[in-house]
This record gives sequence, C-alpha cells and structure tokens, in this order.
Amino acid sequence: MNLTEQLKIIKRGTVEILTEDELTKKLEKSISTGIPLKVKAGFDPTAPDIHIGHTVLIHKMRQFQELGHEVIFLIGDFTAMIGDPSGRSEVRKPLLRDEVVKNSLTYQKQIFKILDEKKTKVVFNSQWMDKMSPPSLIELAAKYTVARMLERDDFSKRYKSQHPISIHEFLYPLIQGYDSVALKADIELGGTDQKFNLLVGRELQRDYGQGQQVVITMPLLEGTDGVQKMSKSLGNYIGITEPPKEMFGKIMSISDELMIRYYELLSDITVDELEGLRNGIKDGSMHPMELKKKLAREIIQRFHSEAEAFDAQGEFEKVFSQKELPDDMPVVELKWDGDELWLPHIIHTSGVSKSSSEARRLIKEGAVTVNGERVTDIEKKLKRDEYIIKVGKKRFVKVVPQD
RNA sequence: GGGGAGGUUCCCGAGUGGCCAAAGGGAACAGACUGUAAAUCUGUCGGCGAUGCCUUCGGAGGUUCGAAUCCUCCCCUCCCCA
Repeated sequence: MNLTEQLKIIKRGTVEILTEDELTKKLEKSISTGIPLKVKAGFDPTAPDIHIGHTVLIHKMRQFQELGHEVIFLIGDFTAMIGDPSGRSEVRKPLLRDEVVKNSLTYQKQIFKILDEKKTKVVFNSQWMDKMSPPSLIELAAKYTVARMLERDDFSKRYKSQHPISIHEFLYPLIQGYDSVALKADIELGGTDQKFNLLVGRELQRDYGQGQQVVITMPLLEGTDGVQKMSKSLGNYIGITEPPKEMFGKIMSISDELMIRYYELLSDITVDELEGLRNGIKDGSMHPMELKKKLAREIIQRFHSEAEAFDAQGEFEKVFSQKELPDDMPVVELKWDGDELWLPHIIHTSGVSKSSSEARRLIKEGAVTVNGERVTDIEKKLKRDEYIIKVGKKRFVKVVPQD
C-alpha cells in the first residue's frame, strides 16, 4: 500500500505521533526495501481479563498488521512485578510471579480475537530482563536522572502532593524503554498515559546506538461511568470475555456522549460515517437509543457472535422495554423454618441484596416486586411457596422452597 | 541525625471531647420521568427482626460519665534542615 494510504490509516484516532516526519521516513524506507516495520506495544498482565479499553490499542495494532508490518505484542511479565505507577496516585502492589504467568496466558488467548495469531509475535520482557546482570541494570539506571524522572506528570504530582514514590518505580520507565532497545522497535504504541515511558524508549535507543522509535499515542477510553479511564480496579469496565447479555446492558447504560466516543475508538465505521452519526443525533434524524443498540451489537459480535449479539438485544428489549421477565433467572432454594419467612430475609439470603438492611431500604424505596406486585411493607412475610422476586430493574430471583 | 505535617466510611475529602455511623463531592443503588440501565430531578448509601443494639475513623493501650477528636507507645507516608 502506498505511503499516503498507510499514513491515513495509521493516523486515524491517534492523539499524537512523535514525530510524523520520522514516521513518514520509516514508512518510505519500508516500502522501498520491502522490510516491515517493527511495531511494539506492551501490556501489563496485571488483570486476567482484557477490557474493551485495551482494544483501542489492539485495533491500532491490527491496522498495522493489515498494512503488512510486524506487530510485537510485548507482555511485561517482568515489569508487572514492579507494577506500573502510570496514572495512578499511589504505589501499586507488585504481583507474584505465578500470578503474572497465569494472567499472561489468558491475555494471549484473548488478544487473538482481534489480532491475527499467525502474524503476531508475542514476547515477554523477562526473556531479556531475567538475564540482565546487576551491573547492566546500574548502567541502565545511570542513563536517566531523578530530575528527568520527575518530569513525568504522575511522578511530579505525587511528589508535590506528598504522596510516596518508591525507588523501584523509577525502574519501570527504564525497563520499558530498554524493551525497545532489546527489540529494536521502529514504532511503539501506547495510551496517552504512556507517553513518558515511550519517550524514554526513544532516548535509550539513542544511548545504545540504535535508530529511535516513533511514538504513537492513543486516547484512553473512559469507563462506563464516563469520567475515569476504564479499568478493572475501578469497576467501570466492559470485559471482552463477559457474557453477551451483560455486555449489552453495560453498553446501553453509557451516556449518549460516551457512546459517540466509543464509536470513535472502538467501531469499525469510517470517519465519514462517524461524522454522519454526530449530525444525525444533532438534527434528530437518528435515534441515540438505536445507535447505542447498534454499537452494542457490533462490539458483542466481535467477541462473541452475531447470533449472540441479537440474542442479547432481544433479552434487553424484553426485560427493559417491555418489562417482562428474563429467560434465565437464578433459582434459589430457601429453607422455610416456619410457615412464613420475613421478606427482607428472603431478599438477603437469596443473594439479591448485600444485607437485610439494604433489603429493607429497597422495599421502602418501592424497588421490590413479588410475583409482579410491588411490596412496600418491610414487615411483609411470605408463606412457603415459589415466588419471583424482582429488585430494581435488573435484579431477579426465583425462590423455591427447599425440601 | 534534628524539626514539622499527616494516616477518616468504595474513592476524594471535612470533622479536633458529647448534637458523629461521621459534612461535601464522585462512584454505586432505588424511584419518578423518558428515547435506553442516556440526560434530569428526588431519595438511599456499616451491620443487626432494629425508634434500640453492635462494629467503624492506621495499630495497641490509657484519661474521661463520654474519644475519630486528649495522652502514651508502635507502624506507615510526606516536607524542611543536616
């Protein structure tokens, strides 16, 4: 593919390319020599599941792959034991080695829902870091100063706000940068929060006498709350291995504004089509709800199947639009000690609320329905029988007497 | 080594002897409304069969009728000086 076309695809959705001139030169050289560029992206196997926020980057990798370049999926199993402090306000707990190994296996399995397994090179940075001798590590550490480290936004913020920074955290950018040296990367992809680390890679490559990598940053996807970046630890994520119905629900609960953003970063629609959506919503010719459903289908189809996507939509419409009962409801067997059981107790023990205190509150709030009838009396007792209990809009349970 | 500041409920962050299960914001949950589990508004947001009782404000003791608030020791973090 020619230069202009490649550039157009590569630039789509990026926040920053450092520098575009260098990228152009590297592409020109690649085209003329037929040697693909080495495109590196690193991932921390800190969570066993990838969420759709990570896929922003993985999609970009696939685009490179489709352009014929060599994509290197780097699993930072060594650095994971440090715990990347990027974008966090405190020291992260280091992971144990066997956790890291287990997580990375899950990782590898999941990324190939987007990337072509045959064309993807998977590497672990422990491959070279385990072998690095203490003198070499000191040599590496000598290449950067504390003042320069403190240029990193989160470090300087933590420093100024009197939050702790441990010495070993400084090793993270250095090792990540050294990975680029070890791999002789031409391009490194990362989230905007990674910018500093990516730039360290450039400088280290220079120090070690190599060509410098081009740095491409992608935006961080906001989580379902629409405020903070998507992360498992914040609980605002949509995991790519989640059941279709759950994914559908989560996607439907995002704000209209966030939906556009998701379209921009996660959808395969073109830039022109995206613009069409924006205008459509503005002039009212397109319905936000319908667009959100379409987005949900596209994402679910990617990680599951088209049939399951439609299935999930059907279930959603049934439960929330038509307010009917879902197909599958958890069934809980309850022991009736006497003739009657106290409703808050039933709600709690059947797992629909965290405590009986919460169950009482929910009843008071009018959130509880027994066999379709709203109950607002917290003293309500139920006789030994089968019941369908609904709490709020999305919590259902069928209770059955235990023999 | 010396001096100073601080560790609060999921998160941020008030509170410096009783009115504190602890302000405010965020997240979350619920109700109303709707175009959807959007937006908006309102309410809830430690536990317990419960107008009371129990556990919680870094940890362990102590003072007091009464402590998140005062004292002692310990753990952890930050700043300044050396």
